[in-house]
Amino acid sequence: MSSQCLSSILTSANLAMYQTDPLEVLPPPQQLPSINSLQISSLSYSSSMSGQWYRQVSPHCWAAEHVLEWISDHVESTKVDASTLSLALCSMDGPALCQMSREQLSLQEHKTKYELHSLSGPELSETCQLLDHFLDNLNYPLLSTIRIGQAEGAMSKRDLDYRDDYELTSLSMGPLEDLSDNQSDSELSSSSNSGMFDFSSLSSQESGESDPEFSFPLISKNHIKTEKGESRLKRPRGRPPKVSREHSCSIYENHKKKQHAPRGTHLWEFIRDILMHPERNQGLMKWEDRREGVFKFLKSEAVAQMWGQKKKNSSMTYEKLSRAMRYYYKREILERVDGRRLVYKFGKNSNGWKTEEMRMGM
DNA sequence: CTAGTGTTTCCTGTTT
DNA sequence: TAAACAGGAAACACTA
Repeated sequence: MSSQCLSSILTSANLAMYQTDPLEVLPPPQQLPSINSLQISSLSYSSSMSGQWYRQVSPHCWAAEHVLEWISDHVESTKVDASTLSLALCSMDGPALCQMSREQLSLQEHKTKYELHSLSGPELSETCQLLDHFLDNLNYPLLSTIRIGQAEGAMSKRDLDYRDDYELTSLSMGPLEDLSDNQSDSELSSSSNSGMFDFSSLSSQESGESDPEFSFPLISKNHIKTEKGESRLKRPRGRPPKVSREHSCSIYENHKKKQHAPRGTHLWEFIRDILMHPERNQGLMKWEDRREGVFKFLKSEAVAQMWGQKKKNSSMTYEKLSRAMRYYYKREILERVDGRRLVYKFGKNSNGWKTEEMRMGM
């Protein structure tokens, strides 16, 4: 995934999706890059996202967390390398953001890159921790999506392969590399982290031309026919392997390597804690039968997002969370509740959800 | 270093 | 028809 400088993100056409955007108060740039296919796909993705409540408010009135969420949404929707973003932006409020020119935004980013590269190991680590702490303290639904750059940086060749195929099938891809089989991971890795976004690569897309040599998708042995007669890639079963991060430049990677999952943070404990603390529940889950330990997901995707936030995984879904829940049946941490959707029951190997009265047998 | 654990990711097929 | 459920397979992060 190519890195883009912040200014290019902010000035690109995908901003049109925002009802309210600080850049609307800025003068139009001399030359705008055209929207590319990935931006189109991310636009549709972002448009479907809910919870971008800051859009309802004038940017001049945004607090720092509004600005951060706005940045986070851009990071997510444009797949920018989050390491290229300025930490100073994270503490900027709406009025300050509106006062910045495009040039300043661009310079700010260059400055950030220089600052990060000149930091010593401990300083960098501390900076990451501060940012992490700040992000962790933001309340749901403000997700810490600024880390998406790391996830995208770690995206494997296969991920790109299939993702492009799924999301961009009907779009003209322009000079996108053929990722089928002949490019090594290291090549991909280095090219995907080559720094600034290359606008020249968009030239043929702007004019609607597409080099036939790079036409996409390619029909190969890995393609299968769908019911509708379309051809798509057949993805191998199982979790796709991650690409080596040797060449990645994300500032968050050092941090993640030494990040150990603390004990007591298992999924079932997370679920239990939501149920046990109504003040944190916000209608996400409820007890169906308190005494029997039967509970129900009321906002399944929201719970999944919270779980993902806790695990620093912005792509968590209820589908994935529920798979992990189903593994608990065998371990008797959960018991099956047949015929009732979104309903689970704590099993004999779970603990901590019973009240004092229940433990006393009352 | 290795094996094990607890997910996470993706899939196909089934049920509601 | 969509959402949820079921469970196989494989990968990953981390622990012991």
